[in-house]
Amino acid sequence: MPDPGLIPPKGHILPRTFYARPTLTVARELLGARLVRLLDGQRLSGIITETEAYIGEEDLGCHARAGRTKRTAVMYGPPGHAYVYFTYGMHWCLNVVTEREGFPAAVLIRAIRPIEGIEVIAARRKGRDTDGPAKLTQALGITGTENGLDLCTQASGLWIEAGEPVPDEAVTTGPRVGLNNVPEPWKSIPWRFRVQESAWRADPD
DNA sequence: AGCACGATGCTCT
DNA sequence: GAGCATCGTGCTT
Repeated sequence: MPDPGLIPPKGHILPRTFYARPTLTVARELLGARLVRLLDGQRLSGIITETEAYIGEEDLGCHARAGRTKRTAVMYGPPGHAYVYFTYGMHWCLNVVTEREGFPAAVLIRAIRPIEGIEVIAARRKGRDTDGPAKLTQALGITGTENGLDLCTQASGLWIEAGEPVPDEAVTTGPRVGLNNVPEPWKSIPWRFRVQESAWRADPD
């Protein structure tokens, strides 16, 4: 088994300055980027094809609507870190913290298209897809252990690399998913970003 | 292809 | 105690 520290990143690791910007910008630009997970010394990765923005305590769809709690503490921290939360009694979801320290905001990664470690991902998913926030964390072995990790260093075993930009024509927006009891305008505000895979496909490697 | 439902336990009121 | 940023199954069209 190779020393994980000796495996060079294939692409450019997105720096903290990428995340330290408006959350909607980050959510849009994460489309087409490559989410990389080092698991048992092996690179697993996928192209990000769906994201959602959660922005501040005013956003009643955001976990930070209740203010700073044990769960939301990471969102109040510096940008470029992983916010991983547990939900529905069995699922983990991965977010990346955005904006500035002290302001709670994050982007939920909702779907990836597997690129590296296809066999491992297929086995972990029992052949099912990776087009859901809890599906991709299961595929990549991401749980509460990864909460708070710095995504700007390879040492975390979890990071995001720059990818091929996705043109606007291939991106659709819409309301965020699953906010059934959230009041307007937050319930319907179009902070969900999706790649139409029929309209765009990145060159894998 | 679409909808209804149960699983399962943490978080905050 | 209620609700949850979900998923997979099974049943209906």
